[in-house]
Amino acid sequence: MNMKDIAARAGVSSATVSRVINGSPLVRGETAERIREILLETNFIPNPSATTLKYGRSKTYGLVIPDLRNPFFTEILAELEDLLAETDYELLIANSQTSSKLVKSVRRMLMRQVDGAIFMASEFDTQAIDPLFLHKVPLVTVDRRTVGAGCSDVSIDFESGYLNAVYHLRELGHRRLGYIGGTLGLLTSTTRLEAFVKAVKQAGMELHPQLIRIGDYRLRGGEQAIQSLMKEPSPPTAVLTANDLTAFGAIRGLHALGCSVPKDVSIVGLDDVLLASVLQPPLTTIRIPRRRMAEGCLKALNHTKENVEALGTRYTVPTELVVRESTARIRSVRRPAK
Amino acid sequence: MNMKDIAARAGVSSATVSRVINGSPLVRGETAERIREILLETNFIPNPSATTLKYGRSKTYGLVIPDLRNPFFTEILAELEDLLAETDYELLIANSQTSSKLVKSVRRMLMRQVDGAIFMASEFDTQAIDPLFLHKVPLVTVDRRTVGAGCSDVSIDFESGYLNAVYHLRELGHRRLGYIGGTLGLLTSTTRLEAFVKAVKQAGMELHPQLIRIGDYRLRGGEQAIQSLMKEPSPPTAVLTANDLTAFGAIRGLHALGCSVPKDVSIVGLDDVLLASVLQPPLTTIRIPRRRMAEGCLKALNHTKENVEALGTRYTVPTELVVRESTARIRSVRRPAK
DNA sequence: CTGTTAGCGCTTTCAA
DNA sequence: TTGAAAGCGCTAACAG
Repeated sequence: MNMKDIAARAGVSSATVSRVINGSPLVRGETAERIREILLETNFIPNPSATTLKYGRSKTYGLVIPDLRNPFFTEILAELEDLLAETDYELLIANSQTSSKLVKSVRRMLMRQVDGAIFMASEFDTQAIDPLFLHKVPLVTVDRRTVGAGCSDVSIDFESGYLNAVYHLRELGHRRLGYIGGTLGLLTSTTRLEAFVKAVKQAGMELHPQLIRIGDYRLRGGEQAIQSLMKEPSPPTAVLTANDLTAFGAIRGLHALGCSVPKDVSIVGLDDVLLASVLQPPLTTIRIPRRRMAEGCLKALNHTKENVEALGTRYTVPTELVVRESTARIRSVRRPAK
Repeated sequence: MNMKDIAARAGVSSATVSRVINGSPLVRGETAERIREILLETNFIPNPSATTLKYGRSKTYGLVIPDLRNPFFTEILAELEDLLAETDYELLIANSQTSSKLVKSVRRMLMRQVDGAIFMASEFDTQAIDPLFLHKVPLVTVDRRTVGAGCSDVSIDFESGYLNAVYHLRELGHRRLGYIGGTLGLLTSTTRLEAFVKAVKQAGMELHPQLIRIGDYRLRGGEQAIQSLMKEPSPPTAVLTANDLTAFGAIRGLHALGCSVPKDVSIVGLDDVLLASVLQPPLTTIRIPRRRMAEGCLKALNHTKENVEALGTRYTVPTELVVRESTARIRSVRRPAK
């Protein structure tokens, strides 16, 4: 069943049917009505691959995610799916754990003629996405903190989040703050670390560089980092992390060491993944508003689609401290007798 | 850049280029080699929408998931992405929380000419997927436990998992087992419940119908159900659940009630989601092998694609008890003095 | 072994 | 206000 069939039934040409479907005003109301009825009766399903072939518009956006097993990213995926489902747009999902997978994914996106692409990883070499620039595909990066022609960015304001977290810990009496960061070589890892450092200074606290470790945004990294941190001659009493999975890993590591959270060590996550509130103890974390991120990405894509030569937009989403139970007042320290 | 351009450069016709790309043996080795070189040099990217238009094959599978925020499903999504990335197949993802979303998703799949569809929800009214049958789209359902022409099924063997879990609890001294099931009206909920009941009987234990509650496969349901269970005059000492999220919810609910897991109540999950090992206590749960499920789905789809009229296949994946720390020996009960 | 050609379904320009 | 027709890129049937 195609437009020609519908046209035949309605006694018009397929051009008229196309006009009705696309809401063109150039059709007599009566004719349009008759066609619409037939469309409903026959349950007509248009074939967008014809349009894709003719005009290169696919009504598909690419979505590059660094780790499909990280709930933060799939929660964003869920938001995007939600926002797009109404509009007949589809997502082409690519898990880009490795550089070679990323290269292949870019190719897949070009093949499928995506109308835009969202990059949730800043780790890509510019090289990998170059082909997309070349083919004038509108882009949005997340937290790459730079825009270009046809390339927008949605950044996360880590600073306010970490600052509130540091204030919160200071009030609880903590003075030795540790930090477990993300993979080296990713811009967002540096950004997060710098936001933490800035927050510590702004709160007028002492920065302890020996209490900073590198993680991998996953459980394992957090677990290993915390075990290394706790071996320090004087370990931190509270640890901030680069994301929730790292925090979960740290908590697991602490338990393995026989330490209790938050009695012995306070932990602060970042993301506020759904399960953060379920952990025992429920995780104190810095929330990234996923809905707003998703909306920002789509808005940017829409904006750029109009004019790919134009400079992309820059959009910043705020973060917010969510205090739960993985942070607590510091244990009163035994002072050496005078 | 299209096949004609490549053909021009190679001094051949586009048909020959097409043959080379598709690995036809009907090309002289020398010619093929020359074309392959040009393909590489020019970084040619074929346009599959032409093929889709011509033959209705899209190299896309639909994937219907009931809850994109449930890590179990996104972990399956990750497996599928992994398996498909090599093959230039894409996934069209649909979150089908509501019936109307499901209907729309089926339409989206028909529009995009999917070559097959995987239904991770048994909740659909047959009506909703009827159009897919009509259009002869190969289907795989998960745990619908029935096959038809062009419709395969991948079932999960809950029985062995629950049985092992029940044995495990019996050995720990538990006699009063509770159960928190899934949403009513889903076949898989019934299947899970029946598997639990059968396991209890098979282990020679007493079934306590008043210790059975309905959940919703999500945190909230587990939380509410456990609170209701604990109000029973004699509450369960161990509770099995329909999935991990329910178990997480139950644990959260128990903490809210001031009960400790596993000291006061043992909890058993189902799925073995990535974070199950991170919770405190790490969750004892029945593992569903996600990789095998994903492989089973794709195998079934491939099989049916050859011949849509043929009866679908039936594939069962086993389950496996993973003992962690949310289950423990029952507390010695004070017996009334004689 | 290679080329020619038709046609998939849609949209849009041009003509009426 | 409507219709005719071209053409997007690819593949397979057919002809050579």
